[in-house]
Amino acid sequence: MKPAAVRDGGAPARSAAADGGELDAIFGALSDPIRRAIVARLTEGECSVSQLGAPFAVSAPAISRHLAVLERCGLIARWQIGRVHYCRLIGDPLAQAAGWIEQRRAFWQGQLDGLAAYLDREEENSCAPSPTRPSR
Amino acid sequence: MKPAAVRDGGAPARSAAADGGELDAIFGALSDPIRRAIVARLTEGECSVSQLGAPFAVSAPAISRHLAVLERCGLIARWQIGRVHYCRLIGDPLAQAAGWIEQRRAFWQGQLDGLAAYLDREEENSCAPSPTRPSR
DNA sequence: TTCATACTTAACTTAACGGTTAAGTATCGA
DNA sequence: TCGATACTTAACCGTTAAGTTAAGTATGAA
Repeated sequence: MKPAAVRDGGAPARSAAADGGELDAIFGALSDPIRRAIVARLTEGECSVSQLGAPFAVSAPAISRHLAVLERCGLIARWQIGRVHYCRLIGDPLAQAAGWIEQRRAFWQGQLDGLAAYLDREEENSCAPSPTRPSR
Repeated sequence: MKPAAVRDGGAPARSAAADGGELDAIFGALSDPIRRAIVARLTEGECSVSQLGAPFAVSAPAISRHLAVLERCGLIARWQIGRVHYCRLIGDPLAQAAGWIEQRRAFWQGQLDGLAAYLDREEENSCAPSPTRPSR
């Protein structure tokens, strides 16, 4: 699983929180199931590229390019020891993505409260909402 | 054609871990800046389609299709009153996306601590022969 | 030197995406 | 009934994305 020492080798360039363009790339990267699985796996520790690709039924070049996508948006760092290439996860872009969603939390938090009430009475809803306020 | 069944309380499914396919669509939807802006705007309240599209320099059909993407992954609901079509945000998919990231938080939370230490040292990228040096 | 390993890059195919214009459907107002 | 308004759907186009196989690069070992 981890042939290399897990010891921290230092963080790479941390991305300064820049605007939307980065979020495009980060959310785009997370929209692929293979890349999400890779990210999930890397939360357990650094890993070689071949081990990273082993669970998936795609070719090595495909994995390599998924990693390039993840690297391009700052989600992972890659380095090489001998002929083995390793990856590690970088948390910052994940925090950025979570941050964007969290900033909208005020809304859906309230809505989830509404959902609780909704589940409470288990009402059936009508099909005709009102103009500016369908129903609550 | 599609009545777009207005679910006004919020989304139904509480079986949180609806699998990857949905996350593909949700993250994919959020990877576009116009769609993110639409979502952001809808956190302030429901809105007509034309008002929703007004800030963007794209045609109405383009907006309509962005809304279709958001609707398909459950992020919004649409309904019609007279000739005006309205949208409202549904929090559940946002919570789902945030939930996926949060489940990885244990990792990057720890790493941000490491980042602090890193910023502390902030020296040149070390000729340290550490086996896990993320440089090229 | 020579071969095997571990990846990446190149070239290509196919499918999806985002935009457009044009046409269609419904509703409102005169 | 006729026309304007508010959108959606259809058809098309150029770009991007994901997959493939084949070739290239670099390292380790024989």
